[in-house]
Amino acid sequence: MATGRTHRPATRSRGIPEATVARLPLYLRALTALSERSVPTVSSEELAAAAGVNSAKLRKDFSYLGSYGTRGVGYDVEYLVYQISRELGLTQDWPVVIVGIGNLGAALANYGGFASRGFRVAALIDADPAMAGKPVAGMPVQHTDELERIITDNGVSIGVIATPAGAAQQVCDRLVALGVTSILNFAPTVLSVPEGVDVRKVDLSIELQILAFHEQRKAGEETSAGPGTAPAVSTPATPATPAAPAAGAAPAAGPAGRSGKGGPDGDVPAVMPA
Amino acid sequence: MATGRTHRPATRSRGIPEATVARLPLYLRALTALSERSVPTVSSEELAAAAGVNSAKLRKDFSYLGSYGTRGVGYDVEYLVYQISRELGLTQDWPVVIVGIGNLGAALANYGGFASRGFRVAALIDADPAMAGKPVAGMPVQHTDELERIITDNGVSIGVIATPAGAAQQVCDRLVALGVTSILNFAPTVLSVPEGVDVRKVDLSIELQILAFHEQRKAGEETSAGPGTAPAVSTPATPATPAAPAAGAAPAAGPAGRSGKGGPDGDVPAVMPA
DNA sequence: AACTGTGAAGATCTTCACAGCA
DNA sequence: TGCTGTGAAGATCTTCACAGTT
Repeated sequence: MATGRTHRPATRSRGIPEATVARLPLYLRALTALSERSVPTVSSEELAAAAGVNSAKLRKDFSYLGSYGTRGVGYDVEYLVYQISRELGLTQDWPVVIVGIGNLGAALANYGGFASRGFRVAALIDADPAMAGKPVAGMPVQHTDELERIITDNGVSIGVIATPAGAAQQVCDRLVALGVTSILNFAPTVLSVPEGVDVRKVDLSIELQILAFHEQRKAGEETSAGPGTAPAVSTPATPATPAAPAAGAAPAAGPAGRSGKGGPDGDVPAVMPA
Repeated sequence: MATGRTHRPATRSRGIPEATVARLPLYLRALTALSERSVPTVSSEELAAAAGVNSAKLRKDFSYLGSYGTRGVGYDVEYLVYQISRELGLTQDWPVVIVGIGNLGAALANYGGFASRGFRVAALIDADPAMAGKPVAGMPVQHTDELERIITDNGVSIGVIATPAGAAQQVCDRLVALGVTSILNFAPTVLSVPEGVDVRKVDLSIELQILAFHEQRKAGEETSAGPGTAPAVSTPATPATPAAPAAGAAPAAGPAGRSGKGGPDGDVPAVMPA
């Protein structure tokens, strides 16, 4: 789950569980697709299948919003689209700034799913003066110096950070100081923010690591059941119950082949021109 | 949480809870940073702060891996880095293919966090013949026709889909047919895969929608406590308990200003050149 | 004294299964 | 009959608080 809030832990706004909120956009997408095909109603079963969840969960989720279905029939597609949009706050306009216009920032700027959901990209910001004025997704990139004016003029409350890790906290601090209270962070860092500011993060590499974990399992199971294409899992000296993890206990071999490749980049996505 | 598995629901491989697995990469990153600063040991408190979680949770998480700490002292950084890497399967090499080399695909290809974590980008694939041969992140983009050869030759078991929504399922099916068993999906679609294949998804717009939900709440609370900069929340005819959601019950006004802007793109990220 | 490891309590989330309504 | 809405049971996750270890 490339995902996580930072403050406001158990608050559970207005009684809708977090887990439910996280699924509403899923339902909304599925419903929008149905709406475009002019389907008038759906059953919980059908909609659940389209959204990739199970139907009991979906019904329970909807029950937190109110009784918007009709027994024996299902849900009115248009009506539900509206109710969920409203619940998510998508019936209003959300100006957003994207800071850090590398490949990722550009991808975000071009992402069609934003405009169609009530999000309006108010500005693209980059610290590199050479980027200033360049058109990305049909709008000129602006320099960081413009940040204050842009945020104030547009009433921006949501910021997207797509800078390298090193710049993220600094950008975050500036955004917060200018009144931004929700941040979507793509940089691989933990941002610290004051109470009342929400941070969600999307981490490209974390998702892959979680996949690797499960993939490794599969390979293991497979091996114990029959060879197949199991990758060569080299298992160096693994103390089952290391009594004393003395300093330097890590095998000299260390994590296989780590140091190579990308220079001392470490965690920073080479996504933006500094 | 831009995140979700598809099959294998309650299996919980080898007893490590999913929630814990999802945090291991976080700890690993924090530990790597400490390691680079040559910090020899950390307490659960310090590490938890660096990873953005609470310390009891961290200790509990580590307890599933084994007793790798030293009471009264803390955890040996190098040792933990190794143990977590091993647990996540990062001590082996994971060749990965990225399909769909638009802005997003390019961003992923350039992402430094992969190479440094045992992931090796084996190939960049795009369906557009015009892309073939173009260098991205120092390697030539290859045409979809090469997929079979590439996957077989490299023993790829993890695929990344960064295509438009419309192409995603088809690409997914091909990957699965060629033996890929883990998929990281950036396209805004629900992929259906056979048993035994893991799918995780990252959805850029879902995260924003979740933020909007909370932002809306804040604005609401704020208004009831004192005006401030609350955005104009227009609340059109909202039946508190709609007795009969008859077809067409959706307000004529509908979700405010949806249709405009991006043409009939709908959900598709304008990220790839078809 | 300092800090880990972990039972147990509590919170949240999921799933079941069926009452109730159209 | 068909499908929603929901109590209740079950599963999972988080947090507390303290025993155990160095």
